[in-house]
Amino acid sequence: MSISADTLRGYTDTIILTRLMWGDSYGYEINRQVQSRTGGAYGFKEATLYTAFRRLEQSGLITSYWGGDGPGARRRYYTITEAGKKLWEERSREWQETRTLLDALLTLEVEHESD
Amino acid sequence: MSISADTLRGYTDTIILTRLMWGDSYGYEINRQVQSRTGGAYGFKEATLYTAFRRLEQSGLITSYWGGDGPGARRRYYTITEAGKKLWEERSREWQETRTLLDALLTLEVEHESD
DNA sequence: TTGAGATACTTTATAAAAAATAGTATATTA
DNA sequence: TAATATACTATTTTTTATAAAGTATCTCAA
Repeated sequence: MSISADTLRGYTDTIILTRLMWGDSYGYEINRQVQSRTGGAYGFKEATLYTAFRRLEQSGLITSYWGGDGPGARRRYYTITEAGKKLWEERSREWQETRTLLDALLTLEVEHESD
Repeated sequence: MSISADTLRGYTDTIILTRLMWGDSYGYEINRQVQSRTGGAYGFKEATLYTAFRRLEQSGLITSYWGGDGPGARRRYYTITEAGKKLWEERSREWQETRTLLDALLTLEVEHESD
């Protein structure tokens, strides 16, 4: 993992919600998708992932059920709730804004507007 | 402040270092610059700002001195060190990478490459 | 058949960053 | 002279992420 988690801090929940916007999934799979989407540059630590699930479930943003008879051990699947979808929309918009702000705050270029 | 600090979490130090890449400055001024650069959308909480200064100074990334006889109370000025400049370069590069990753992780669009 | 490795989740304790809260102190200005 | 802006400090709490250690299942090669 070439990216330190500190730079993604605060986005764990939103990343998980994004995956669940695609449909139900479980921890291990979500993490594989994250790794695949980042070309292996990022993946969650297990504790990070599963504590995030609990946080999200306690907040009513996701629900869960045991299921799936694929290979390996038993899986806990997660479903995003309506509240979760709403929060995802919000966070998604916020990310766009944050990106613009950080671009402005982390650059050495001079502003064109008057200071 | 229309942006929640959680979305900028982890960037406090880099934002401060960016300001100090321009030259010595002090807390209150840096915060005013941040507010001005973000069109008022973001500003540090005092405690966040000053604990960041201590953290940065203890890590040898900045140094400080009392000075300045402008209006208001006495000011503690900060200077970025060589180590600080080096870290800024690194963090700056990392932000570019993180931005790309988060764009990939927070979108609902399908990948064009094979999964 | 056995043992290594991948899959899959849990629990407990710790660390770090940010914020809440409260306080000290100076300069300006109405 | 009281309010407001400027400017910094210290203490405590909350949240997020992680380290570390553990449980359990399935596959596959030797």
